[in-house]
Amino acid sequence: MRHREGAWTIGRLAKTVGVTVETIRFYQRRGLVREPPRPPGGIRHYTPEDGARVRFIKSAQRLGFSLDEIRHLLRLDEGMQCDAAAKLAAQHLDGVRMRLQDLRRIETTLEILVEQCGQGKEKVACPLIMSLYGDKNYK
Amino acid sequence: MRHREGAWTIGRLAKTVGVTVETIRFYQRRGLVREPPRPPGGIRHYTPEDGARVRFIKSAQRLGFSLDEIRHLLRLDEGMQCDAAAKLAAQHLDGVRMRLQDLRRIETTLEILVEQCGQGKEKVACPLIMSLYGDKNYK
DNA sequence: GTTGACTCCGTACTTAAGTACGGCAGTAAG
DNA sequence: CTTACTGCCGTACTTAAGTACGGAGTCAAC
Repeated sequence: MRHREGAWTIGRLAKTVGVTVETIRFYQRRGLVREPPRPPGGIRHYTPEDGARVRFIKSAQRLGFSLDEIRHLLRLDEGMQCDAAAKLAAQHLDGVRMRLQDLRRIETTLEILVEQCGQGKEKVACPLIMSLYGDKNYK
Repeated sequence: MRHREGAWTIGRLAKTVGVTVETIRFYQRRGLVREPPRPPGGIRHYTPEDGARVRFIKSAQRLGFSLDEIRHLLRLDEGMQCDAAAKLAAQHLDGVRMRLQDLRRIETTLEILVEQCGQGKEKVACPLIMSLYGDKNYK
């Protein structure tokens, strides 16, 4: 290995952080990961900092942030703006809570319907299907 | 209005159930809504049953079913297979519960991070950002 | 009997977050 | 020096659930 330590190819970077090369390139097109300068007639070299950045993206994704939100967070990081980052996270949290409410409503409804169906008085129209038709004289 | 009651144009159907004409056509291409026969040199006519079907689709969507799942449910409806429908709903419910778990985990993490950021000891690196970098000596 | 609205049909575009492909260039090993 | 990977770059495809567009045919009203 002739290269200096801490200088990776894109393939090495991808493998190190556990994504594919194509994903790195995609993040670059999205402006989330820099494109290191390409030496004339050579290939680009990446550093562990690039790896940290990709890992940051992946962590934020596990918290449900979109790539657009993550780009925003990364810009804030560069400026060390904790308040703004917290505000963004709080907004995202609001969205999460709304999705939670939706899912809880759905969970409750489905629980009831599945249970009603399980009561197995066949011969009667399926409660689930009836409910989806709007219940009352549905056809 | 020369047409028999209960015979609608696609536009009337769409307006009645609160979707666009394009959405109806899309459901037809997906096999969720029938295409009534087209009389030679005329236009297709729809019935209130078609309306009920579209409303069924929309209700199921509110419960988070995908169009593929809904097509499945509609096939079961035709055969009056309550058990199978309930099984499908139960599987869907499992998925909903998994998404709920994910979202609850995310909610908790974000709550903690937002609160830590709010403690406002500036001068220290942002807890949110640090956490996304994986916390320990991140650069 | 001609407007103007509506239908029909096919095709293409949208968003999100990638994945896949293909040709050409650079690099590593023998 | 040649072989076999990689890297580079542009383009196109993927899924889900639609939305948009454009031209030609129909229908209803004046």
